[in-house]
Parts: sequence; C-alpha cells; structure tokens
Amino acid sequence: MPELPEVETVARDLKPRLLGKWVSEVWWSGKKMRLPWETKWGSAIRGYRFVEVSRRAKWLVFTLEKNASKGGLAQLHLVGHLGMTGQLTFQADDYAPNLPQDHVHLVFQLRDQRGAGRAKPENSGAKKIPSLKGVLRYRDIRRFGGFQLVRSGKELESFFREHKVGPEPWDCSPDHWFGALQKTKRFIKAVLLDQTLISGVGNIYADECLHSSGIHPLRRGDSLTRGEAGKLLSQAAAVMRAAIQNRGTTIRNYVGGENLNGENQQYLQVYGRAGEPCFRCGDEILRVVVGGRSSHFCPKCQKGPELNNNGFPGGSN
DNA sequence: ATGCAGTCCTGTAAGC
DNA sequence: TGCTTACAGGACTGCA
Repeated sequence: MPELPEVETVARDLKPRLLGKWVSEVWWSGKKMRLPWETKWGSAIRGYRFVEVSRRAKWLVFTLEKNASKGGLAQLHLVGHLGMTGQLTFQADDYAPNLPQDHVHLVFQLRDQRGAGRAKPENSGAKKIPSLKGVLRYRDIRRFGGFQLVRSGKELESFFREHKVGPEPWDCSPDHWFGALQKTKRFIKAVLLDQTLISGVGNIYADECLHSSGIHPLRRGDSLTRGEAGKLLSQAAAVMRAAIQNRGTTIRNYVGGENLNGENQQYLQVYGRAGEPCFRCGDEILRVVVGGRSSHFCPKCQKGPELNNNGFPGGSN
C-alpha cells in the first residue's frame, strides 16, 4: 500500500519519537510475514538505541547502536517494508504490548535509559527498571510487509542490491531513464511500477504522474520521445514531493507514524476517479487493467495508442 | 532475456 | 440475511 511519500511520512513522524530511545523488549506474534521475522533478532536488538531513522525508496531503515565491550560502538540496522497494509506507529501508552492485538505482529518496547525487562508498574522491587516510554508497533493485516535485521552498512548495501532497488525519481538521470525506456516495449505504466528502473512509485502515483505528464498508461516504453520521458521523470518527482507535503494518501489502511491519516487523497486527479470528470478537461476518467493493476487516466489529456472497444491498443503505436 | 500471470494474505464492498 | 465474487497502496516466482 504505502508508496514512497507514505513511507517518508512514517519515517518523519517516527524520527523524533525514536531517536535516543533504547529497545528493552521485542514481542512477535509468531505469524509468518513476507519478510519473515526471526526470534533471535528480538534478543539481538535489545539494549540498542535508535540513532537514525531513514528511508530508501519504499523501505524504512533504522540504525541502532550500543556501547561495545571494548569501548567501541556496535551498530545494526532494522530494515522494513510496509507491503500493502503495514502500519508502523509510535504508541505512547501501550502498556500491554505483549498481549495479542488485531493484526499486530511486532512490538518494540522503548525506554529512555538502558535496561531490559517487561513493564512492571506495580513492581517496587530492588531492581529499578527504567519506565516504559512508549512502543514502536507494527500492524499488518495482509502480512505482505515485514522487518529484517541487518548487521552492517555493508550488509545493508547488499540487501538493497539483492532487492534491486533502483534510483528514486530525483536521483535518476534523464539520460539513463530515456535509455532504459528505449530498450523496452512494456507499457509505460508497468515500467513505472518496476522498482529496479525507478524506485518509490506505486500504483496511485504512477497514474497521477502519467496524467500530469499527459502520457497514456498503455503507451509502450520505447514510444516515448526524449521530451516525454523527461517530463514524466520530473512529474514523478513533483507528484511525490507534493504527496509528502500532504503526508501521503490514505485510501484504506495507510496511517503515518503518529497513527494519523494522510491528506493527499483530496488532491488526486485520476486515481480512484473512474467515471468522474477530469478536473482539467471535463472528459470522463477511464479505468483499464495494465499488468494486473488498475489504471486510471483521462483519454483526452492523455493521448495514447489507438484503442479498441475494450480500451486496449488495437495496433502498434 | 523479457514480459506476463499467478501467488502470498485478509478485509471490504458490491451483486445476486 | 447470507453466499459469492472482485478488488485493494507490493513484490516475488515461474512459465511461455
């Protein structure tokens, strides 16, 4: 579900809540996720402190540190993907994080001093446990997301190499982009969703940036002119930046790190608007399925290949 | 190598 | 009301 702007919003929300906090306990539902969690990671991360919260394409990256035995620093990374329905939120007053909640699969207990152990508010025993300062909670209805522990920066790089995460729109050179498009006959909509060529664009923003570029989703990659390719790339960046300003798009399940909905759904031009008039020209927005994903476009603003009655290309371009 | 369809999972809404 | 079907923001696998 979440695309780059949603993941960026989660990271921005979580950063001030997590930096400097220690992980004292980790709870896992035991359910299998797309990225399978391993029990040993829970104990491995205990006693570490959050020192950085960042994002790469649709991936969240948390960096944690702790003092190592010989005076040095030990570092590790927690990498996460929200899949379609993942919700990663800071909960200030979740005092029973180890009790099962609906579709909650991971809970990281946070404290502002080093120290492990479950919250025991009634316990006034000898050993003083730093008070619980909220939890980082992962909820995921469809379990298409998940988290993984990565030991070093080097391992982190190979993780992104393995997953073939391409450059984000603002890091992609127009020449490289145009060159890649010239080499493919795939529909441009499918190319935008391919995270290896350009990363971070998902189904909603692919439709939106095609509309704002005036390009039909069923155009073939190699049919785009250099000018069209450049415009599409710059619009992809612009559409994402605007969506970040609006804290992401909430259609169904998405919430930011503070458990709040986004606002960008109010500004969508085509996504989810099949049958409604185009805000620019008044023509009816159409919906077709491209590569198994629903695609929304304005047939007047987005001139494309000759279409048959089903809305698909009849001949070549 | 390329591109497409099927698959993972659960919830919701629409249609009969 | 209840059952069935289609669809949902993602990404991997396997097949042609």
